[in-house]
Amino acid sequence: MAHDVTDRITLATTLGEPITRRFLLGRGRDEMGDEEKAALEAAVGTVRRYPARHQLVRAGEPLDVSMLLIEGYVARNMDDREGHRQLVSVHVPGDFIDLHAFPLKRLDHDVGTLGPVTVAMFEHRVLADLTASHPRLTRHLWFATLIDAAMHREWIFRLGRLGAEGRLAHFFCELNCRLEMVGLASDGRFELPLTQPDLAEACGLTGVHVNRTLKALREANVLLFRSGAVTILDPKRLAQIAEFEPGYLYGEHR
Amino acid sequence: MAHDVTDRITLATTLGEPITRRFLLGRGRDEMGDEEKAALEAAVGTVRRYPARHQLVRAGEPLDVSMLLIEGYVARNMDDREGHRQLVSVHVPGDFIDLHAFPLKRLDHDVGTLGPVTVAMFEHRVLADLTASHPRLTRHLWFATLIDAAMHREWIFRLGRLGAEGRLAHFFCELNCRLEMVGLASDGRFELPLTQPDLAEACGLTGVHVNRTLKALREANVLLFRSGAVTILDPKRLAQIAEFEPGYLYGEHR
DNA sequence: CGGAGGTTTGAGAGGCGTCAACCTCCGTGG
DNA sequence: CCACGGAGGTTGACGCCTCTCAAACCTCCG
Repeated sequence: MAHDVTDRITLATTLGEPITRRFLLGRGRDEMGDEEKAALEAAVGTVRRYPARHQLVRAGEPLDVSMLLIEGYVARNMDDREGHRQLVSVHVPGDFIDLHAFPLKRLDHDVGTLGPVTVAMFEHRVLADLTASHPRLTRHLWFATLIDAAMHREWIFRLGRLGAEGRLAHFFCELNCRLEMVGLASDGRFELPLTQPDLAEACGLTGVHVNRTLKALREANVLLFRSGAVTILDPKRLAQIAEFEPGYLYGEHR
Repeated sequence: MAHDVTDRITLATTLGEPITRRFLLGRGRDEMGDEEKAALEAAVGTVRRYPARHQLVRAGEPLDVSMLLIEGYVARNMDDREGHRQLVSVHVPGDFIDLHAFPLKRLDHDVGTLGPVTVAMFEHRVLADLTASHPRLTRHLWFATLIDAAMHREWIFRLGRLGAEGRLAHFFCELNCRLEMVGLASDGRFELPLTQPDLAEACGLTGVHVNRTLKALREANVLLFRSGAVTILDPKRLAQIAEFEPGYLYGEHR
């Protein structure tokens, strides 16, 4: 039901640039050997598009493929007993979305698109060959999943120790940083196809309270959030409210 | 200051059993080849003891060694600007504590002991050799760090969607499960050298409120927490309060 | 015996959730 | 062209959960 393949469009991989380009930006990955880069690019399978609000992976189902996000936004989420959703991760272009499915073989959470997306598929069979012959590349892939874990930890901190303003501010700081790394944010401006209820699900709040908190940030001339776009007016103050320190993103070379 | 090595006791590795025994319990690791198991055991460096409340790793410092927890409890934590602490992870015997430091080379958080512990050191130089020659073993180690990430996600869910009772209940459910896997809990009873303020730091609450909530759980005949020991009186009800489903621990073979 | 850290309990305040109403925007169909 | 409906945004009233501050007590250990 609503989960067939009719909405998938297989693209010719003629985008004029490597599929793995954004993945290779920052975090020392540019220093990978040419042979390794080529091997990774060669491991790309089909490239697909999905519409907004489309479920990509269901918790528990056996997986033999992992996805690299090329364009758009994806979220991972878990639901409580009454169906209230908690986002545990948001992905931006250049991220491996579910690379952890390669060792794990099934996920403990759902994965779905936010806006429309383009993803590249990596078959686990191919990844197994690749990692068997390229131990250093394996460490790079491992590293990528560890960045996710580092972001998870920061989200724990955020939910455990910050109030509503801090949580939202931190969320925007993180996204701004990550999008800057892949050239999709500059000057504190970036696109973000989220609704206020989505933000609430990311920050452990209710939609109503997110609305009030955004209003406070807006009236303090700190941040604007409107119609799918974010404008950071006062980066310093935002970072201070968020208690944000970007070290956990491992943006500079290790 | 209080961070020298005089309190380290290097043990002869003559405990009568493999250092990696508990690590190999459950999660399909028993199905590793004998050669792989032997190679992992051979990678063990020195074995050390540390007292309670001892800082093992400081955020940001360069690391060339990772630790396997043999005995005792260890926590990973981050502090906010005013010094309020948030635990992001608790480790039980058999866990690699900071294996992620192998690819990452530095951590984004602190690591410290709760009670007294025994740990085995794995030098990254040795792990590099090991993983270069054993791609399947690499995937097992990678897998181990992904379980940590899965637990992080569950903590995010817990903090984002559960109230004080649910958070504490979930914390105890998880620990009970994990300790059972390594033979350190049975019948809902296990040791846990935590104070109520520690629990507060794990659950995003204050010590005072943890106290009240534990009282409620006690008076409902659900759970006892006293002097470093936990007794689960009503496992079913506890799991229900916690909305606990242990799938994310990947306890059965994948 | 004295002190420190942990536990327990109370009183009051505040942040956030819940419920509800109304608005705008936009796609759909008559 | 307009009526309609649904989703999201905005605002108000009210209540509860959790925090803060404070004090008493308890236990362990030096």
